[in-house]
Parts: sequence; structure tokens; C-alpha cells
Amino acid sequence: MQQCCNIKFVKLNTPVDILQKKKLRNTAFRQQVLDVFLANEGAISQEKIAESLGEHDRITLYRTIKVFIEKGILHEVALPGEDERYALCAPECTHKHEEHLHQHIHFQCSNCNTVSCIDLPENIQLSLPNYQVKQWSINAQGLCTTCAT
Amino acid sequence: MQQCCNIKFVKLNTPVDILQKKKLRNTAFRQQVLDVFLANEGAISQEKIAESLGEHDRITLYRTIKVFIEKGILHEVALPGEDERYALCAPECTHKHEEHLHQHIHFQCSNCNTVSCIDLPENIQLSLPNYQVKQWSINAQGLCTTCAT
DNA sequence: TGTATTTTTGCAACGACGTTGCAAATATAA
DNA sequence: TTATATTTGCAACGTCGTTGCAAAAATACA
Repeated sequence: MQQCCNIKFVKLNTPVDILQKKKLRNTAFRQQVLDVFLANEGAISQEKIAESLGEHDRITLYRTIKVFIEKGILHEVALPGEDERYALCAPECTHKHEEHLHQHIHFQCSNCNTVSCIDLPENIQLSLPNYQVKQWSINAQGLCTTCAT
Repeated sequence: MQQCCNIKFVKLNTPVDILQKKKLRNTAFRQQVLDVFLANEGAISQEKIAESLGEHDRITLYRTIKVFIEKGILHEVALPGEDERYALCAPECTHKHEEHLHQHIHFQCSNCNTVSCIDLPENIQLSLPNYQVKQWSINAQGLCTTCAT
């Protein structure tokens, strides 16, 4: 069972663990960025990260996000008409340029605007006639658990 | 049956038709932009549109795309790590801020990099426990019809 | 533990792009 | 044909992505 963006799962890894596993140096800045993700559920934009960080160097943040994506620590969540968001990958995730399969659902709440990653209960195949589908993801919109009640 | 981004369907509408229906003035520039979409299947980026247009004013293009999205002529196709792309909406599509339901698949070919919109054979419901799903779309990657063979 | 090596950071700099205001040009209505 | 409303093109501004480079920091190694 592939679990991605599951908070229970992710929280087992400390920033230090994550960086060591990916052979990245353990710096204060990177820890702060990872802390932001561990404190926020779901996918957040660069703007949101920047706010959470307080005063910081924007180029360093840009490069940190870039490296995290390349190493498979973060993945990109694209939403139409909005800034790209980023979310923690599960430990199984490999580098961007290797096989990096994300088969999950990104759910955006039209009320509170949070984007949560929903795990799929099992591996589901998408098959399209005449196409070779390698990976896929679903972007859904509506009301999240909190706002629906 | 909802058909979106289906070329057969869209080609029945001329640029003039499209603009009239949306109560937008019929200008040379807007026609050129629409022609680019009618000539290119699938979703294309602003950069690609700009190339196809030749010499033009970038602000006018920016505003044209913006108006087309607001009026429901174009819709935004978000892809992780890439510039946003735009695709023609089917005539049924309403304005952005009304109910604008796109339940379709955006398929990106990892070889030729084209993004095509695939019609769904019928209305399919996505149901997630505890969530109220209003709309959804699928981003898939792999090899398209042409490149798979 | 101290030093060498490699990585990372912070800053300058540049271009590209989103965005707005405004006046001139254009399209539609009367 | 003229009046009105819309659209365009341009200036201008700030923000962001990106790169190069030197200083600082982290790790490896003796």
C-alpha cells in the first residue's frame, strides 16, 4: 500500500532523518522549511512557506524548494489559476527523474482553500484506449471534512 | 453527454461565433488568438501562443487570455512544474464564477509533450467519504496515441 | 580535535512576467 | 455618421525565476 502525504506517516520522519536519507546537508534553513511542512497539513504555496518562515532570503528558499523536489522530498501540486503548491512526499518516493509515482488525490476546499492529499486505499489503474498511462492524479474540489459539516 | 475540448465539436464554432456568444467585441487580435487554439489541438502555454502569434503586445495577450478565462472560452490546465496551459472550452461551459464543471482528463505525453483533453464517455461521479466533491479532473501522463505506436 | 573538502548560503544582477493606469484606436449601437 | 462603450498599446512598477560568485557552514578525514 502506497501512502503519500499521510500525516501520520510523515511525522515519523524528523527533518534530520529526511535530509540524511537524501544525502543533503543538515542546515538550519532546511530544517525550518521542513518544520513548516510538518506543521501544516496538505499542500502549501511558496508564499505561504515564506510567511511561515518570517525573515529569510528568497533565493535560498527558491533553491531549497528546488532541491527538495529534485530529491523527492517535496512534490508539486498544480492548481488551475493558482500558484503552485508543494507537499511532502512519502518516504517511498524516489527522485524526480526516476520513476516517481504519485497516484493520489489532491482535494482543494472551496471554502477554507486548503489542499489536502488523500491516500488511495489501493493501487488503482487508469486505462485509456490507445494511450499508455504511466501515472495520474486527481484534482478534486468541493468541501473538505471540516467545512462540510 | 458533456463534451469538452473535443476538436470535432469546437471546430464547428468560428472565432466570430465564440466572441459573439460571449458578448465580446470581435477584434483582429482576439481572432488571431482563437485561431491559434483552433489550429493547435489540446492545451498550450502562453509562451506557445505568443510564438504562434508572431509580433504582438504581451499585455494585450495577457488580458485576452484573462478575459477568455472569465468568459469561459478558455480553461486553465495546471501541470506540476510547468507553465500553465490553456485549452478551449466546449460551448456548454459557463463563466468561471458560475458553475463551471470540467470533468475530464488532461493527458500529457512524456515524449512529445502535448497535452490533450480526453472526453469522458459519460458523467462519472467521484465520491470520497467525508468530503463533498463538486468537481474533479484527472491529470495523466504517459505516451499518447501517436507516440505509443 | 583540527584541517581540508564540499556544500550551502546570501547578495547582486538580469530578464521575464503579472498587473494597473491612461490615452488613443477601434467596434458596436443609435 | 456620430456617440458610446470597449479594446488596445504603452509606460511603469513590483515580484519572481535564475545564475554567478564569494563567504559561511557542514561534513569528511587525518
